[in-house]
Amino acid sequence: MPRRPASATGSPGIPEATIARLPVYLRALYALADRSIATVSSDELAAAAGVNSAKLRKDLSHLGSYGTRGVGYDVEYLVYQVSRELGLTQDWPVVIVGAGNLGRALANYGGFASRGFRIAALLDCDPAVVGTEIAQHTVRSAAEIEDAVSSHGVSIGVIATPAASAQHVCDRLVAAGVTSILNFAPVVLNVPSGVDVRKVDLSIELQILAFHAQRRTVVASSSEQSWQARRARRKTIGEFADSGGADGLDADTGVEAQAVGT
Amino acid sequence: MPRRPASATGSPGIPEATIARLPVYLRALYALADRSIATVSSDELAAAAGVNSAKLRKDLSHLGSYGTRGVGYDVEYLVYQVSRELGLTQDWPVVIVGAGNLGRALANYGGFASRGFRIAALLDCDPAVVGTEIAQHTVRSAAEIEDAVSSHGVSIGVIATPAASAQHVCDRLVAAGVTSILNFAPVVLNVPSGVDVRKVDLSIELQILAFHAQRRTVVASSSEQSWQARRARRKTIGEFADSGGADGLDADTGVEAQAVGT
DNA sequence: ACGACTTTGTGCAAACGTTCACAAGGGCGT
DNA sequence: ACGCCCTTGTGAACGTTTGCACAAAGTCGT
Ligand SMILES: NC(=O)c1ccc[n+]([C@@H]2O[C@H](COP(=O)([O-])OP(=O)(O)OC[C@H]3O[C@@H](n4cnc5c(N)ncnc54)[C@H](O)[C@@H]3O)[C@@H](O)[C@H]2O)c1
Ligand SMILES: NC(=O)c1ccc[n+]([C@@H]2O[C@H](COP(=O)([O-])OP(=O)(O)OC[C@H]3O[C@@H](n4cnc5c(N)ncnc54)[C@H](O)[C@@H]3O)[C@@H](O)[C@H]2O)c1
Repeated sequence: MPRRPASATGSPGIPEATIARLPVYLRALYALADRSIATVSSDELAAAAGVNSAKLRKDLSHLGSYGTRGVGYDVEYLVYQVSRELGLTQDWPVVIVGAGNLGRALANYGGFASRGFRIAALLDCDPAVVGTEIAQHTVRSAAEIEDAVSSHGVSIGVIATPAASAQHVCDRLVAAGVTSILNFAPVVLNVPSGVDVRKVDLSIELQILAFHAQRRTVVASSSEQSWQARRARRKTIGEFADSGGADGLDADTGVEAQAVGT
Repeated sequence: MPRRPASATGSPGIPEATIARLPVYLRALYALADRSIATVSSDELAAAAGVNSAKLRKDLSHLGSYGTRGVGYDVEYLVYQVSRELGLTQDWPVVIVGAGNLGRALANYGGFASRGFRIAALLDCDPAVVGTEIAQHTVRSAAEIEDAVSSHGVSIGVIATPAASAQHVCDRLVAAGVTSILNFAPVVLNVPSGVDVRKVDLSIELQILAFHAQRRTVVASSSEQSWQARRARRKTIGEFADSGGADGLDADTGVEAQAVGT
C-alpha cells in the first residue's frame, strides 16, 4: 500500500486502510438509500460491507462524529460525508490510454461514470483504432496525450496498453501533468515522487487464489523434489513451467526493465 | 485481506502480505530469465519488483534458504521455487461467468493462460451470446455451470456478471464445488467458510486515487459546509451526488442485500 | 421526567507488517 | 590456504491495523 510513504501534510491523517474501505461503505450506503432506508447501525452497515463493526465505527470516526448514539447513522448524511472525504463531490476527468480489449471494456463500463469519473479522452496508437467510436467517444491518437491531459485539466490517467508500452505512456502522462495513475499493465511503473500509482493485476489475483486453492488440496504431502541437489547456475530456462503449454511467458513479462542494473 | 482468518494448518504459515507479493517477484524473475540473467541479488530483484530489499529477503526466506550469500539468487531456481509455492506447477482450469464487455476482455487476455490458468468454460445467460465464439471458446449457457465445474474439476471461478446476478452465480459456483472466486462485480459476496473470494473493483481504485488527488489539490481550504445543522432524518435521496449527472447510482449498486437486517 | 435500553466512539492490547542494521556465511582473488 | 568483500538471512525496533470491551451519550417508552 505505501507506494508513497504518505508524506501526508493533510488534515488529521486518515489511515490508508480506512481510505481503501470508504468506497465499500459508500457502495453499501447507496444500496441502502435505494431501498429508502434512512438510518443504519454500525452493525448493519458493517454486515453489508463485509467488515467488523468496530472497524467500521473506527473508520467513520476518522471523518468526524457523525452518527447518533442509540440510533445509528443517517444514510443520506453519511453518503455525503464519505463522498466529500473521498473527493467525489467534484467530477474527475479521466484519460484512458489503450483502446484494446480492456480499454474498450472500461469505456463501456457504466460504473465508471456513476461515481463522477468522466472519460475526457480515449487514446490509442493503432491507426486502425484511432477514429473509431467506442461508447460515444471517438478514439484519439496517442500523440495527443499531452493535449488531452492539459486541455481538460486531467489528473487521473488509466493505462490499458500492453506491458511494453506502459512505462513510456506513464512517463508521458506524468509529464503532461497527471498525478494519479491506474495501471492495468503487468509492470512495475517508475514514477517521480508525488505521483500516485495503483495497479490492478488479474494475473496476480489468480495466482493468490491458486496458492490458497493448493493449500486446501495439499492436506498432507511433502514429497521433496530432487531439486535440492542441482543448485548449479545455468543460463537457460525452459525445463520449468511444466504447465504443459509452450506459450509460457509472452506479452506479459518482457518489461520491468529499468532499475535492475542500477 | 484476512477474509478467512488464516486457519493455517499448512506448513510454516506464510504471511498473506508475502503471498500477495510473490507473483510480482515471479514476474520480475521471468523478465530476468528472458534476458538470460542467471543470478540476481536481493537489491536488484527488489528494485525490479518495486519493493524494499529487506522485505524481499524476508519474503523469500519464508520459502526456504534458497540464495547464496555473497552472490544472490539463482533466477531459474527461484522461479521454480516461487512457482511451486504458489501452486503454479500445475494447471488451473477456470470458469468465467458473464461474457459481456469484461468477460470478453478476460477471455481474450493472453496473460491469463501464460501462468497456467486455462479457461475451462465461458458461460452466459443471454441467449444472444450463448453459442457465439470468443477467443476459441464457445460460450455455453449459464444453466451448465454445475456441469462445467464438476466435469473439469474446476476450483477457480471468475464472476463477470452484473452486480445483481453476482451473488446468485456465486452460490451456484460454490454449490458446484468452486472454492476460489475472483469477483469483478461491485458487490460483497457472501460465501461459506472455506471459500476464498478476491475482488477487483475498478471503481474503488479510482475513488482511492481521487482521494489522494484531492489531497494534493486542497493544500489549504476548509470551508465548512452549512451541513452541520441539517441533521434531520429524511427518506429521500437526490440532492447529493452533485456530479452533475443524473445517472447516479445505476447498475452498480442495488444489491449488497443479504445481511442488512440480520 | 426519568430510567432502561441501544448504539456510538475510543482506550488499549494483541497481531501483523515493515524497515533497519548487522552477524553469519560463502565465493573469489591472490 | 587465507582473508577480503559481498550478500543473505534474521533479530529487534518501529509503525500500522485489528478487535475487544466498555463508558459516554442519546433515544424511546412509560
Ligand atoms: N484483457 C484483460 O482482461 C486484461 C486483464 C488484466 C490485465 N490486462 C492488461 O491490460 C493491458 C491491455 O490489455 P488488452 O487485452 O486490452 O490488450 P490489447 O492488445 O487488446 O490492447 C492494447 C491496446 O493498446 C494500444 N497501444 C499499444 N501501445 C500503445 C501506446 N504506446 N500508446 C497508446 N496505445 C497503445 C494498442 O494499439 C491496443 O489497442 C495489457 O497490459 C494486459 O496485460 C488485460
Ligand atoms: N467493464 C468494465 O470495465 C468493468 C470494470 C469493473 C467492473 N466491472 C463489473 O464487471 C461486471 C461485468 O461488467 P460488463 O461491463 O462486462 O457488463 P456487461 O453487461 O457487458 O456483461 C454482463 C454479462 O453477464 C451476463 N449475465 C447476466 N446475468 C447472468 C447470470 N445470472 N449468469 C450468467 N451470465 C449472466 C449478461 O448476459 C452479460 O453478457 C459488472 O458487475 C461490472 O460492474 C466491469
